[in-house]
Amino acid sequence: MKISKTEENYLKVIFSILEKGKPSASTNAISKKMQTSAASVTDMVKRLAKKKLAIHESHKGVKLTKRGGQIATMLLRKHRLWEVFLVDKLDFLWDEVHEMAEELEHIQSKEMIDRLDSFLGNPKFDPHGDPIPDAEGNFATRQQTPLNEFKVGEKGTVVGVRESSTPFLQYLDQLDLGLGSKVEILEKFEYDNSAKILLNKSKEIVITGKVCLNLFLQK
Amino acid sequence: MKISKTEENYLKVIFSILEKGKPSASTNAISKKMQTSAASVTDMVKRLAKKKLAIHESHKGVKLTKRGGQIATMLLRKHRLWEVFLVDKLDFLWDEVHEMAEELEHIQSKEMIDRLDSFLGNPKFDPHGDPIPDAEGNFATRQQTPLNEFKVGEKGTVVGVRESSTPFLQYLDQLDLGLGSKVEILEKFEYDNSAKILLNKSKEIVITGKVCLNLFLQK
DNA sequence: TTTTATTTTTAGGCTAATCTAAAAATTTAT
DNA sequence: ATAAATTTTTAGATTAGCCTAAAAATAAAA
Ligand SMILES: [Mn+2]
Ligand SMILES: [Mn+2]
Ligand SMILES: [Mn+2]
Ligand SMILES: [Mn+2]
Repeated sequence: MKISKTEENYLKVIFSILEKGKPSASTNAISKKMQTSAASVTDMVKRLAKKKLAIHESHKGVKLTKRGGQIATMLLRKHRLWEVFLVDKLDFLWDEVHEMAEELEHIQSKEMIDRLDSFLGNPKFDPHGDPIPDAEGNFATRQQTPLNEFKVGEKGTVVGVRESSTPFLQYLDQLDLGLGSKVEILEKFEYDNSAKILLNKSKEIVITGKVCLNLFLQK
Repeated sequence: MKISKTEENYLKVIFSILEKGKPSASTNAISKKMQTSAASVTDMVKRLAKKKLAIHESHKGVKLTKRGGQIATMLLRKHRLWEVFLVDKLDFLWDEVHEMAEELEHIQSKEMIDRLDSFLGNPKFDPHGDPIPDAEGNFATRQQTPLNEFKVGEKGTVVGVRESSTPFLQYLDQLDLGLGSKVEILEKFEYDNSAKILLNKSKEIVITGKVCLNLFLQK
């Protein structure tokens, strides 16, 4: 039984919703992420259920079966490895690779992706700091804290971004802020959650609360 | 106006038929290569014509417009560059890469393919000896002769294969015969077009007329 | 606890890409 | 030149994936 590209994209979206701790993914949440109507989602969710990739209880959202979760995980593996390839080997910037990886992830060949993995030196994280599952589906873990939870005086290194939309990444580029940047909290402004930070021991900048929320650091 | 993967595959097939000198591609020839019914071909050919990618005269076959030909050429460029990547970087064998390239060729990004090209060192030929069009669509040319046209005593180097089906390529692997192999014709047997050759100045083998027809050599 | 708002599902339709069977056109053979 | 064979097109259906509008179910508010 083969899985279409569309079905794969749905599996990934459902997986990403469940990953955030939700007990099940709602029709509306899926339709928002997939940019399709709620009716189309109901349609597709039924098809995924029929293929034993998802479990659907009417009006109660959808979960993934073990197999559905495995497929989603392998899609993330492929997506992230291709992103590493595009950045490390073809010199793309981290904000340019998402769309291409969105297509490349659907190429079917376990052997190819395992070889790509070793060609790239078995990276554990993608260009946005997201963990790359290994061939068995195990994610690397790492202790990381969103910048907004840091206190004044604390220091850390940027290791990931919560959101990797092009505008956000380009804004970070503008600030000269990326994975590996050293950050020290100089001041925190409670009334709007913005903060003044010392970047790479050299530049003082002010960043908004939204940016603080979207940056993951290692202490 | 965007072109579907299916439309792209049809364009490639039509291009490959026209490339062999035919003035137009017949419905049957296309249906054979596409593994679809003749009725489906008629359908698709009309759609390609409506999109100005092909010219269709009822019962008289189909040709490609300039734009149709350009798209087919870029597909060959992508297909062949990915094949080089798979063989040179991921260490696949020449008989293992076709199916993967068949999918990879549909990834849309001019920038990506141009960068891949330079990452690979701007190769002029793919792992089967087929020429790789450059970014402007120009094919490298090379004087090459099918082995069956060689006379006894003549020598040459294998530079390409007419057909790159897995069984044929694996058979060549078995014979220790690949791109770069040195060949000298020792005897030709007219009655079945087979020949005895000296391979790499060391091994005498007999090959059938079919094999002779499918090997291209440079004198 | 009704009423109202929101979410989800159903009903009915559309397009791309495919199929089989039958009709029409063209080519080949007699 | 007519008949037979082959090729191509048309007709009519099917499936995946999508849509809008309406109905049904659930959640929130009064
Ligand atoms: Mn995708
Ligand atoms: Mn990523
Ligand atoms: Mn293809
Ligand atoms: Mn090739």
